[in-house]
Amino acid sequence: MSDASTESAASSRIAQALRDDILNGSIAPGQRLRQEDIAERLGGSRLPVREALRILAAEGLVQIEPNKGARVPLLDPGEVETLYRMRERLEPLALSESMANLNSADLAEISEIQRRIEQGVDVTEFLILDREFHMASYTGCSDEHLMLSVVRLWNSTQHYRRAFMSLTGSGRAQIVNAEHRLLMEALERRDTEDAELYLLGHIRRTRKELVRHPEIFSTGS
Amino acid sequence: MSDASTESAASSRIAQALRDDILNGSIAPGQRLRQEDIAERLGGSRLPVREALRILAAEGLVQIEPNKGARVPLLDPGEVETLYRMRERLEPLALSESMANLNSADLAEISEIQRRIEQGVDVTEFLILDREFHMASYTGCSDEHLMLSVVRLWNSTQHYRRAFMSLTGSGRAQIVNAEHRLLMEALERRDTEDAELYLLGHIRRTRKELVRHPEIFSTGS
DNA sequence: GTGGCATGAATTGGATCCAATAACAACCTA
DNA sequence: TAGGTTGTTATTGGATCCAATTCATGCCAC
Repeated sequence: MSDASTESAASSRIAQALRDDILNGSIAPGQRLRQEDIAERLGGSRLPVREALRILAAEGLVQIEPNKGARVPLLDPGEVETLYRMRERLEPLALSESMANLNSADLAEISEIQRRIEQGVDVTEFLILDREFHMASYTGCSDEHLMLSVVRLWNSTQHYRRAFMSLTGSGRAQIVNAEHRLLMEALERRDTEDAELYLLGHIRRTRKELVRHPEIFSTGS
Repeated sequence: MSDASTESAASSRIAQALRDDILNGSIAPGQRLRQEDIAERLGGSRLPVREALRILAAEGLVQIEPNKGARVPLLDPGEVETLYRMRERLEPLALSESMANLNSADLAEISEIQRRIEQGVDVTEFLILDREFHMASYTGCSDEHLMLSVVRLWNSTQHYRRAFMSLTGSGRAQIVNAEHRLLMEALERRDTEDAELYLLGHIRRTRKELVRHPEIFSTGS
């Protein structure tokens, strides 16, 4: 997302462009990604495009079938539910690994993000800020494997989060804000146990709400 | 491992060969993987090798640095500990998702694997059978994301499991067998709660033993 | 009219060649 | 003699061309 470094390579640049397009909804689940189209649209030949698709496949953003090309995964309700159950188990771990390393500046940053969430109500903006809020709480976690897994889970479910938000509007905003505030308070108290529990509850409630809205998964096109 | 299907493609074939070499220890952590060497050794040009390395990077078996090539990740004790903590959280979930779909034939298969474990004591054979035992208990879990994550965790820690086993011999075999038997009994009772708990304890105990042997992580070469 | 089959176009997979970047070594200078 | 610098070499990244596979269209037989 905010990986400012151009990474130098063209394949990384293409991967970043595709990643943005997928995460912000410009490319919908189920849509096929033809190598030549991407090469023409983003510049470069098909070769770096192929590498970019492999990179994105590693992040769970596309799936590659041999001789059939790449497409954005189209998930069913059961898959998304399982992804959320994985989040319920992994993110409290990431939070506990992070908490010991969070300084007051980090906590202030988290507070600032939450403050902005409680002001702006735009769906697109909320999706970005909510993600920033949680990721900020994990900044103290230095383990790359764990954080990569967490990012993968957020990436894979991003589209359905947006579909849910677009459907229900910001009706549940108060509940989310309350949960975030409880979490922040536990962070400031340095209470790992409470923080993990609040986070678990936050993700679990979201999962249950998602499951309650199967219309999110109807293929729009 | 037992992915019998040749997958047809050359990149998949090369990936499989490299995967085997890494998992069985022929290629050690920290070792660099030059594209041309691999291409020459396994046949084919450098291009499918590059794709194979991307595939393996997605599985956590190699890490790619831009313009610097690929190498097998060399983990420190803290990273392996976190990977085990991730296992402790994810594998009980995979088991619970699996249990409802396990039929008596699956249970018999698991029993048979455990029977063989209790006979053969060779380190190499144990590593294979132990992995088969746990994977067999997850066969009822149809979720690809979850299973891919579990496989990634096993892959990333495989080398250190082998180093640990080679170091300590099969002294702890009785404990492992007892844990496996408790797990099997819970599976047969269809007691998800107990099964998850036994599995958690099994992984957690292994983690603590690994952490107690930092000499595993000394770079041999 | 429908099902199966063959032929065509479209798309992905692979090989070879060329360019760019990074590691390495020898050299020059202080 | 030590440190920095520059030139060389080895290795990865990218572009173009060709082969193999897949999908769709249309044809023919029944």
